Amino acid sequence: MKDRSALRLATLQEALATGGTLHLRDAAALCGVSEMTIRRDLNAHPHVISLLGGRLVMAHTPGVTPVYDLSEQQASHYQAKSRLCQRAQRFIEDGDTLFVDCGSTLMPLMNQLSEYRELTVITYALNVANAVAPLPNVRLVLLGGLFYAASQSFASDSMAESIERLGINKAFISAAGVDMQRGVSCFHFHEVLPKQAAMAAAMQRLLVVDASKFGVVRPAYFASVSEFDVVVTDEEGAPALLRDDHHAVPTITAP
Amino acid sequence: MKDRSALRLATLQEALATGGTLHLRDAAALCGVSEMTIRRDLNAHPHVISLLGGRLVMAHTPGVTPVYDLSEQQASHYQAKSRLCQRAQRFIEDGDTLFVDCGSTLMPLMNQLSEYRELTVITYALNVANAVAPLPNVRLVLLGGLFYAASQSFASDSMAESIERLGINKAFISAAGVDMQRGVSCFHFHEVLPKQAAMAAAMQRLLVVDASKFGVVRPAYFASVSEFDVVVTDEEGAPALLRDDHHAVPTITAP
DNA sequence: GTTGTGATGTTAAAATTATAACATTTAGTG
DNA sequence: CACTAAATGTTATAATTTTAACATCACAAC
Repeated sequence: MKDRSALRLATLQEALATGGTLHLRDAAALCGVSEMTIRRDLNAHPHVISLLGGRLVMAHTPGVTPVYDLSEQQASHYQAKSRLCQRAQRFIEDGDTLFVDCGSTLMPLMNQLSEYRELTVITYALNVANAVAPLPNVRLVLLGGLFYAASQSFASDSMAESIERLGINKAFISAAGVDMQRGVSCFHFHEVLPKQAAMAAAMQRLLVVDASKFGVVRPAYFASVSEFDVVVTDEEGAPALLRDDHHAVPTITAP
Repeated sequence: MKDRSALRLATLQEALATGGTLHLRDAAALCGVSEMTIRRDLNAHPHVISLLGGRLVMAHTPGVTPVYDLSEQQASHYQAKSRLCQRAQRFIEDGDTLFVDCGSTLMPLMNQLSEYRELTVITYALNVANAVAPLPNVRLVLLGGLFYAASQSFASDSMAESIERLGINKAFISAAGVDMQRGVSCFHFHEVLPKQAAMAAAMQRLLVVDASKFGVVRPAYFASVSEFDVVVTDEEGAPALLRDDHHAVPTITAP
């Protein structure tokens, strides 16, 4: 009778497919068996679903019990981006209407928006939308279109036009490359028009990039550095890279 | 000293960036404070990191789906909806362009789309988009706008117009109420125009509802039963409820 | 039918986690 | 330096989850 167990596992996997959690008692009800049976099922297949404090969650890495691993943490640049976003956050005021660019750079910023009383976030990125959607204090406007998985963002012919009609207070733009001569660039061409439209529509333009992006050139240029009102970056040396003889862009680096 | 709290949050986020979990006591040690302080930190920012049975987990996997607790109403009807969707799936053919309505009814259907070679999914629902976004074989078009948390969907003035321009093969529509006399209804008025536009643009219209919706009336009517080409439902008695003297709507109930 | 075996259910005790109340420390201010 | 308020720590208690042991049920083989 191991069919039954497998069937229940499949049911639960499906229920958890959206990435949520499921209470053990609900899982038992869902499968029409006792909680103990669910426990035994999960114990037999620890790599599929894990049980944390009475709630079922999808096991992220097959074959590995979810445990904190210190070596893995170095691999991610999350802390650098998190610091960067703490600086960028200073520019956000209650009531603002923010345009938020796609990419992972600005994600930590989204996690800090619950502190405000009321905000509006406009974006064309799915990950940004997901981060903001649960927040009751944030009005979310997602610009839709065809989905591009590589950048987790949408593109459509009419997007630039839609953005122009919006009242944007501050535009938070990220980039994959920043070069004083060549300009600011990203990987995907479909991001160019939305970025440009947002910059045109916004009252304040902020470029948020970590220092590793300086001197780097990527396929799609979308602006020159001087078009930004503020550059938020993370290292002391970076401002020097930004300076040229013609323009002075206010740059924020201090913690 | 709310800086400290933010700093700890960032540290913990970094530790969890790889998607693992962290025991509360390790988190406390990592930050050099007591467990109680970590608890308070997390309580203040419930959307960043959640505490499940004494372990910290990222509230949402980076770039993927938000935490979505379907414990209450959703779990109870999930099995019914899953069966329902197995029937609805018969109407999907490789290469189809599908319009997928918002709500939880059609979610199980989304989890079965990986079987096909190539599909296009058009939707205005965030949960549908999230379910489909990871699938490499599905082209996703999300119709954006202002986000409504209650239905996890977007609304905009131009959405109906956008839908009309799309080539939709089959429209999968869900509803909160189906009444032979009064018609088919949903909770939220902003869903009416997208549903109607999709039905107008589609070559085939499928109404997918579990039997509990029959005889129920909700605030926003959007169609009459006879406008659908197929009704997919889950109980034997349901077809009788659908029948009247003037129209015969093909109804699918068999497993 | 009986019987055996594996799966499932139930119960009580042990371990763990959550909460609340109060004590203590720390940082900022006059 | 003293004072205040906020942040943090400590403790006891309540609630929940986990484990283990045993009871019961379902189904197949005889």
